[in-house]
Amino acid sequence: MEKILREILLKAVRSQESEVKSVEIETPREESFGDLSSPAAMALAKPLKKSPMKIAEEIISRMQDSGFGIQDIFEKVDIAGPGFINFTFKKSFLCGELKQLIKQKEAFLREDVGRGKRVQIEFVSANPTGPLHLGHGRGAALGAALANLLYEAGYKVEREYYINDAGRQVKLLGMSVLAKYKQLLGEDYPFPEDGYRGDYIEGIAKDFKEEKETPEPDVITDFAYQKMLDAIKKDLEDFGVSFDSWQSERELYRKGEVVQAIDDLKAKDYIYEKDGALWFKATGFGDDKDRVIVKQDGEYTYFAPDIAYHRKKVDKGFDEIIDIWGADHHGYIPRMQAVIQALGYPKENLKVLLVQMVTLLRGGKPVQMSKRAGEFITLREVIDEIGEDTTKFLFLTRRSDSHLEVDIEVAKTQSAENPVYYVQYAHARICSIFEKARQEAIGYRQGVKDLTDFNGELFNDEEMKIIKKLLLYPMIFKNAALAHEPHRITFYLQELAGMFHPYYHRHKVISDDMEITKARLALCEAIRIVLRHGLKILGVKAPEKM
RNA sequence: GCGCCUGUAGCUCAGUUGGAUAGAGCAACUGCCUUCUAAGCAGUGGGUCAGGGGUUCGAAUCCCUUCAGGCGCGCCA
Repeated sequence: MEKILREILLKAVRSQESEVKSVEIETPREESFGDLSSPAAMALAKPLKKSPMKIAEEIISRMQDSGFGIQDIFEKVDIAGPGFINFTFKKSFLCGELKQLIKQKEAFLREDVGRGKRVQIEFVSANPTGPLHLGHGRGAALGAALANLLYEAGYKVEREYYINDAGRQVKLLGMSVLAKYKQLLGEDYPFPEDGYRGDYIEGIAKDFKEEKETPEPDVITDFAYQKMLDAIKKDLEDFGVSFDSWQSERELYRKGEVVQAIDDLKAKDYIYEKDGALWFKATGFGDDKDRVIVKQDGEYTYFAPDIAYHRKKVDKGFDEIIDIWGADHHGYIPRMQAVIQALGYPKENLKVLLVQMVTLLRGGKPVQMSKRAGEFITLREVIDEIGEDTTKFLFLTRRSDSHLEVDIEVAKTQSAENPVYYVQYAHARICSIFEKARQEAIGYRQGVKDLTDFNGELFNDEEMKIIKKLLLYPMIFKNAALAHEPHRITFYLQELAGMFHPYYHRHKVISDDMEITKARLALCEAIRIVLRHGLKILGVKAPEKM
């Protein structure tokens, strides 16, 4: 319903002020103000040098002549407060929309804002040197939900995981496992100073021993990181998060892409030598300082393969590249965007979404997260304790750039009261209504044709409110996609469930009155369609029974 | 010192990109299962939107400033 209003309003406004690009539409705080509302007249007051009230009147009168047949759409259009235009829709129009929703299902809910644009989302990308911890889980939940959201919004989405399998950290993992392995054989072998000390190191060392590989550093390093990567993949799989592409850092080296990328920048004169090192002129693109690519000792910095990696992303022809990083890497953004620009693209092509820190508590006490010290709360531990759906919901009921505090003990005790069940329960309840309807052989079961066959005049006020809420979903969905904010869907679903449960409690859907039953079944079906779609985006199951 | 993020109910967080009288969940208390699922429903209480100044028709939202917390500022990854 927002879509049609937007068309009508935009046309009316443009006929008055042709340069207007868009109009704002919002849901009024106060129900009595109408179903949707626009502050457009107030926004235009200044440029047009007229009073908002006058502009609002003109907009309304232009709407009458717009040829949209607005008398069939709106019950009421009025001006209120400092110049809001408030719109109240006709019941018959809303019921028509409801029928469309039921008929078209998800197609009715989506809006194609992506128009086939290709977007790559890179997320998690944790070093394969230890199990995923809860912070990675947050990135995983966000990345997966964002990918679903953009996919539903008409983008072609690729999900990628970047594997840091070439650097010092992986070697350190290998050395740690090697030391453990030697110790298992009873040898007195020194553990690397900064080595990884988690229990999993010993597990890998034991596996290595059993599989009787030759204990050479390279062999053991590869063995260890492969094991670790497998474990990460398993964690992600159990979290219900999947990837389309796994980009290995080593492969970038092996295929010579690192050298190529640097040569590229050299050719464009963005590389220079100083103090025996090779530098990238990041300051030319707004970064604070220039950045070293090759160190004095001839080794590449971490930045070098990252340049190659992002060049590769750009070369793949994505219209938009999204990196999801932990907020502790925020200082890295200007330098990466400098690279994008040096390669000849606008820096907007790379969007970095920062996921803020997850502070972990156990019974009120902060848990120091350190992979090397081996103390941290793993994603797996949390999934095992409270379930993947609850864990995802935990992350997706927050904006990604807000700091998040998770007390693992509290999370466990509260998981039974988690809002995720509230939403899922609404879905399950509707399913059992339909199950009962099926058992009582109510005629809806022939399918869609029958479900849209209802008399909308039978809906009471409470039902109309729910219908309006349902018809708002496409707007919420669209805005969530544009803002890259899946959490908006989460909150909407809670609100919708919060309307359904009381309704369910007050009214029997299936009754002796066949006409009312048909109308209510239609309403339930529509709610179910929306709940399913929203939950699908969040990556949360929509169970039929609970 | 510089930069980024955050500060909203006891706790955890939303707040439609500047809109109308500030919103949920949890926690607390009181009721409700012979019904399509009580993982539910009905009700009660709870606020200096960190403080101060500014911008304008209008600010939790934008700007300045102070305070508090977190995170960065390597030829580490």
